[in-house]
Amino acid sequence: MGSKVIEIYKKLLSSLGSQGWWPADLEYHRRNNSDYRFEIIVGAILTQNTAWNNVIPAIENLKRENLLTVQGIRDVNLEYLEELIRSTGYYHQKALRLKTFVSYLLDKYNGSLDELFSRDLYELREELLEVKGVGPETADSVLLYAGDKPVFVVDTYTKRLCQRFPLPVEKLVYDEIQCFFQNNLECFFRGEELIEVYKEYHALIVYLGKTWCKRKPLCSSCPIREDCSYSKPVS
DNA sequence: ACCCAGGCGCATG
DNA sequence: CATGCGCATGGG
Repeated sequence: MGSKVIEIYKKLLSSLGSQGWWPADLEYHRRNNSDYRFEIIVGAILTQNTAWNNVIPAIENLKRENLLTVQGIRDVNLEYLEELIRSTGYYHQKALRLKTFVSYLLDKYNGSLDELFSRDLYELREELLEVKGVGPETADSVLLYAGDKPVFVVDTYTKRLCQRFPLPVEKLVYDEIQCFFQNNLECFFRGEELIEVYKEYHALIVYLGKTWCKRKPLCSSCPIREDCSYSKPVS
């Protein structure tokens, strides 16, 4: 019996196509000899509870000012950084969070992402969660998309998916949902392929969420609307 | 004029 | 341990 998790994945992938996340400007980093993984980390912090459209101009500003590097964020004046990322909202907090993260990276790993990601996965995840401003979704986005680690990312859309379709998760909390998806996917995929599935699945869920599964659902033409139990009352 | 977005930290009961 | 609240801009 193929799990519902796999079925939904296959339907989403075949109807929506590969999303190719994380959206980072690889060409920019090739030209500047900088590290695209750092752009992913910055994006993960800036997009916290914020539409990606608001993040795009902020990333563009940082690129234009040549500040999309560990040293760049370390050295930039805080008030100026706030100004550059203003469009993402919560810009006081987020500017501090960027500063805090690079301080952590510099203090503990000499600013090297290679050193950071060479750590044991579960120790590293716990350590990232200690950094102020990095919660479970941000930590897992960094691990999966910047570090190529086998970690499933959960967000509000993923929770909504579990509620509406519905999926038999224990409780509707982060770790339970993550565990549920990982357990159901590890049986079918291994190694690099599993990592690619984690990357693609999360991106597909976000697309699904943005397009159909909003607070006010728009079920027409949703590729998995037949599985949706939205109209049924959820206990 | 609302509502919402790819969360998180901290304060309460 | 579970909720509630503040943080803030930009698009629908």
